[in-house]
Amino acid sequence: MPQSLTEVQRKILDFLIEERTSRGIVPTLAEIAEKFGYRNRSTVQQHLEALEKKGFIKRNPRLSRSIEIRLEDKYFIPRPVLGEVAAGNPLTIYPDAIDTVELPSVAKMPGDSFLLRVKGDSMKDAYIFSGDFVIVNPNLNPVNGHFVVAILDGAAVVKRFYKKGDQIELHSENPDYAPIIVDRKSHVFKISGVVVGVYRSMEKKTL
Amino acid sequence: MPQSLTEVQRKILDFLIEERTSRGIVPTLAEIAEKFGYRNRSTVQQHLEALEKKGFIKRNPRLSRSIEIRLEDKYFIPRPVLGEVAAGNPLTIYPDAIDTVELPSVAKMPGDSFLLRVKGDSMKDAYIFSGDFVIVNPNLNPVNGHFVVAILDGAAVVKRFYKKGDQIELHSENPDYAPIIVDRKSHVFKISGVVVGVYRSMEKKTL
DNA sequence: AAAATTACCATACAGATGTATGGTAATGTT
DNA sequence: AACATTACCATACATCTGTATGGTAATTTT
Repeated sequence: MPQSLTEVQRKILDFLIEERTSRGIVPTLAEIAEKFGYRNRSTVQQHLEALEKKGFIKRNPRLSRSIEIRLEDKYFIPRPVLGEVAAGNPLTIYPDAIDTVELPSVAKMPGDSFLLRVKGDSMKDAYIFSGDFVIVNPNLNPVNGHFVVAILDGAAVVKRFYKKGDQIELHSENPDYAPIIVDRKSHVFKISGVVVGVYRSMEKKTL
Repeated sequence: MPQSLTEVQRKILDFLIEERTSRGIVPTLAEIAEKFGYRNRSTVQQHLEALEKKGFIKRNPRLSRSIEIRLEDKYFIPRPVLGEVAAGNPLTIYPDAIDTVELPSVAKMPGDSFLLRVKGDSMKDAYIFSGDFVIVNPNLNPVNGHFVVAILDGAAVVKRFYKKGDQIELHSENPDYAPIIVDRKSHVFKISGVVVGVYRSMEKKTL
């Protein structure tokens, strides 16, 4: 039962996870202090004590960079979820990460990649099913035929990307849905990133 | 262009990856030395120098636990591949890890989990397709309905597991293949582990 | 109003850590 | 036969690292 974190504690925990994801190593107290502008390591020390008491991390006495992130005992790490995606009928997407939900830590990703849980069966012809997670890299330029996550009217959709001159076509796999055609410079839509992978957990469901 | 590693260097690199995967932190020189029975850290030091010169890792001067594993720049880490699996018609499986291939580091796994690349379409009814990777945890006890990897006559297959009394039934998803029924104590087969996830890379193929 | 919590600073210290340097032995290569 | 590579050991050292202890100030809870 994860207790609630204070603002500072959550930021430090996020930093730990981020560093471990992007650099592969957990920062030292000194590095955390530097990151947050603390003049002293003992400030960090006390935040870490709080995080440990609340069960989010485990510290190993006298070992450097030995902070273990406890959320991973279940093979999960918290990652920002931007919302759920439907391929056909857009669902609501939240403007910012609404919550830090436990999601599978899938593949090695750039620190700012994110996961989206797919809802609905409109991607089934692309072998992506309801409940699957798509891994989205926001730093790639989409190529024709790639699956992208697009924000349309504040809702996120997964579509196949095609650029034709000044127009961008977003195709569904399911032929029941007509392609969406928008101007490249349109402000009503935005490509959030390219789908680089799909992950499906089999641990619970029998399918 | 990764240069070849010596036996010891490869073992140390594997250890680095394993520790990072299972503990979340890279070991110190002292820990590596202890693991391999070295009486001195400088032995490790020199192996790490070799690994760095060959481009497999990057060391950050004077920072503890700061070894970065360079293979991950491409979001890949080497993992032993035991072979390819077919769900219907068993393929050859290699008795030991035949190679250390660059495979996506998928999900957080126990250090001894492994990946198998699925071949053939006999699992398609379970939404697992040719080219997908199944993530296998060898330390779980299969429950009825779970997908398991079984070794039958030296070949690996992915099947759905059902225990009925003293018999174990291995069902294919594809009804064209008849279930395999074996005695629980049979020596001709062995359950290698439980499929805990499926990963599919989307980066290259347009599908 | 008193007490607890949160957020920060400073100083001190033992021991862990990476690194430098020099050496031995076995094996393979030219 | 000379050289290079691999694999290991030992000693030494600056400094990084986690930890202990004590203190101030602001905010929240009781």
